Amino acid sequence: MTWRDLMCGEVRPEHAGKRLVLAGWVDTRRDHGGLVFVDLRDRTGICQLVINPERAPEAAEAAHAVRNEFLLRAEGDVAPRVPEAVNPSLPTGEVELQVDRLEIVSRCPPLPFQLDEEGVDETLRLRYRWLDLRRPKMQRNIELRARLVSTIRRVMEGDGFLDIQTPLLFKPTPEGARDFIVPSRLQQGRFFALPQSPQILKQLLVVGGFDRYYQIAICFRDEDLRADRVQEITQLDVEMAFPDQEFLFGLMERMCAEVWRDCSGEEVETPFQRMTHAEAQARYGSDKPDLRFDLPIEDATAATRGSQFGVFANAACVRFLRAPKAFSRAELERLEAFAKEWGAKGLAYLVFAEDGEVRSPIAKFLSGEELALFRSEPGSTALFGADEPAMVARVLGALRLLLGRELQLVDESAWRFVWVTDFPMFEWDEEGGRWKAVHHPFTRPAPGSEAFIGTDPGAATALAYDLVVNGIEIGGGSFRIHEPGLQAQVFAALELTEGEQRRKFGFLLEALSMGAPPHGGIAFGIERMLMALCREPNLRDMIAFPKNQAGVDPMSGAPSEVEEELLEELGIQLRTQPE
RNA sequence: GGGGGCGUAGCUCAGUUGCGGAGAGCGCUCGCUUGUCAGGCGAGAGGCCGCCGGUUCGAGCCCGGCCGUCCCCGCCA
Repeated sequence: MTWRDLMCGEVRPEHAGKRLVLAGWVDTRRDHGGLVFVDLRDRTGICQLVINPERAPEAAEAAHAVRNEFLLRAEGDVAPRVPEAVNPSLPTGEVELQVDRLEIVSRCPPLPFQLDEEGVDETLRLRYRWLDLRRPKMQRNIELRARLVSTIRRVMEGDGFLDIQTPLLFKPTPEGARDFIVPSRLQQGRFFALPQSPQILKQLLVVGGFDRYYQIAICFRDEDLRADRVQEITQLDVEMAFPDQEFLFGLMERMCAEVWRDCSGEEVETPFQRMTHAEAQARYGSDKPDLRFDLPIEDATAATRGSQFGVFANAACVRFLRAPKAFSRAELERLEAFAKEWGAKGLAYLVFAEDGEVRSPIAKFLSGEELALFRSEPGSTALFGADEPAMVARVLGALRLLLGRELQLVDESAWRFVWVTDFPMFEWDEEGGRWKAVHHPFTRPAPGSEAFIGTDPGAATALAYDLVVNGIEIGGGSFRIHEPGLQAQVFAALELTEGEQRRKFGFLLEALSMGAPPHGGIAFGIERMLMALCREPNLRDMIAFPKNQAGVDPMSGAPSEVEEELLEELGIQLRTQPE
């Protein structure tokens, strides 16, 4: 006995007259009392079964008992449908299976939610993920994920990159995200950490002579979650010796182009646009600019130095957006409230009404030259940010995205890739009162920036880059430091004492001292790429079994308590009892 | 750690200013139906209105707390 000869979605007119066995889930049943129609579904699609009591009385009997999501095995003859009965919305719509034998393989109770309904509560979907995964959208996402990984492997291996696995039980990472830790039974009181990325290990692989490495690596970061952030992610991790930025960018562009072609059928243009981090911040208020719409931030700092409007004259930086709409008072109040949520003190504006009138409480303070600079076409509004440059970028960047969305400026069919380059090496950490690495502590300073490391860390630029598509950061990387002396300088700027350096990174510094080649690489978030490809805002839908925002798996209930004996073996005593 | 939204039938939701009993669509159950594909027609079952407390003669609705969940800020080299 065969379970099936063909997949449900594969039945075509050319099979007419053939005897076939199909197996699948009941998508819908239409019971006419006599004739029964069943849409049989599997991963590939749907095929209509016709059960006629005159042809197969036993099958008809069984068909009346069939319910949604029963698993059936049906044996019969493929027949062309009469012209009136053809369903053009199905690829299999010209044929149907005239059933002789119908077997109920597995039964199913009424479902906790309807598989054909959108907007079902996510907890419920995750609780019954095995049902949720049957939905066409999830089938597509998971298939797309497999195809994407397959394409990546093909491209990387085509260029001589070697797939090498690195351990999941490793060492805590100072700096960076919070680590997930794993207690060691054999070394009581000590802990492994799950890797936030294989960063150090991939550098050591290159030092070890594997000059082109890649891995589809699982990475763990114990931080709070978001729609586009989970604790357990998958990365394409890449590292190479003797890196050349043009080669690396070219390779990654080719990888993306192949992935997009294989996964969406669309051609993306290469090479990708490039933009410095400084320009991204100034013109788009973001390090991951969404270039699917224009609306750049314009600078007015120089023009407002002598302004009669004190807020402008005294601000370190004045910039503005020209929104293509003359906003009403109420709308401006809402925009101001939005700006304040992002840290602005207020939101100055000039409304250029359709009738040519300028409406603004600040217009009377502005000089002719200032007004001339801000002047925009009738039916628009200039919206100002005046503050420290970082705050202006933050506020206007957020406002730009809001306007892009609400005024429907976004070209929803576009793929706008952009490399963001020349990131700063360090940023000041207010909380910790010290400098922090923007990328990571192994990032190479740009030529000429080495001198700033000890003297003016904020001025040092890094050989670090991100790849952004449609405002989503999908990848990022850098060239690394291969000189132990330079690495020690960077650690010193991060205020790691020599003792800490030795204890935490001694093995890396030692490796760098033993003939380390120049090296560099990049990592891509697999789920982020899929999110972009699917144009879906929820990263969890790119994962077969994700956890919810609280880090809980509603299906299995993980994380769960462990037996007291296990804790004892590990030498662990709980300070807090689970609720 | 903080802010916001949501929580009413299995699912998605509606429930005006607090007093007439808690409703719709889908799903489910039963019956009828031989060309449907959102099948049709008829009948029916199904509710600690998230939980606890308060205000009130009276709470699904007002107030407070808690829980769950989603979104955002912080955080995420």
